[in-house]
Amino acid sequence: MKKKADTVVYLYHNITFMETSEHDKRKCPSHLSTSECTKQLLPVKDALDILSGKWKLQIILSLTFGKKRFKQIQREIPGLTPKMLSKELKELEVNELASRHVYDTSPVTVEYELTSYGKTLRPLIGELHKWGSKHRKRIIAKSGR
Amino acid sequence: MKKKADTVVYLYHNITFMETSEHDKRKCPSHLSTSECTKQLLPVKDALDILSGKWKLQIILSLTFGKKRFKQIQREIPGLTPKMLSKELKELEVNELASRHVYDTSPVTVEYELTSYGKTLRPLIGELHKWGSKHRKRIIAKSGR
DNA sequence: GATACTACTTTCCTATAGGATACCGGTATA
DNA sequence: TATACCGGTATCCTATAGGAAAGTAGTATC
Repeated sequence: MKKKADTVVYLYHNITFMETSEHDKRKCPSHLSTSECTKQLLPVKDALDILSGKWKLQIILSLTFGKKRFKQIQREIPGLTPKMLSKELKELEVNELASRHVYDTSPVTVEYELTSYGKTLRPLIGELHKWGSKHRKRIIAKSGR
Repeated sequence: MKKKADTVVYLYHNITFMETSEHDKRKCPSHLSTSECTKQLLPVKDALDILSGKWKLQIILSLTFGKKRFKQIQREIPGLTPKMLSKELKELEVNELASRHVYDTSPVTVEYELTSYGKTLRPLIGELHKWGSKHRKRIIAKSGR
């Protein structure tokens, strides 16, 4: 029952929020409360949370080019402190976007790697890049030089 | 010269960062400095900035359903203070995502509307929603209902 | 024994985002 | 005259993000 309702809202959302038709002008329909409409934003916010923050994208980008060790990532990203790197890597791990491998060499070696799930972020980052590039051009053309 | 270099990096980025091939494992190539690689993240960050923040998505969603007046938006979004609404609407205006129309009725009427440019955000929000939904299911399934 | 490297953690501090509350000028309504 | 609505501002406060600097445990090198 609950599950079905969710699905309906989901589909509704996909239809109304994504299409460019004349549906644009209609109100949030009465059979959906404001909170139910807003609830549909939760997944969007989740995705944004994963990517926002000062260092997350750079770390993900760094791991895109292959396995990396802690210090290696830190060296690649100027200004990144070990505290922040540690925090962000933990978040990536919790979300299963990156994995951590410890090897008992001496001194110890720790490697971080994007998981295959982490790689599913690519189309999304691609879309962000696409829209962001257009927006950059637009804003720079307007207020720049 | 500058423009051409940008384009090259852009294409490179599209190829390397977006594909799922064996290119994954290679390093950030030597002909591109780290900073040049990182520079490619600027558009992505721009896009994230547009959408992140506590209220932006809800305001955009609200305007998706048609023109709205200031108080009307505020009433639709519980907890949103006039200060924050005012600030966010200004940002949307500056970025040309929303437009502001003043009518000299009495009392004065002010309407906000998504611009057609603002509507170009939809595919992007759609992608965020898509990835975010999958991620929600994954995380909820893992860490308990 | 001193120094250095790896992979972090801890503590303290600042800057920014956002919230609570009050207020403003203008108009209408009772 | 009092109250209420509109579309906001202004002021003050708190909470969180993030930075600087030092420290830690273990191992290796000089």
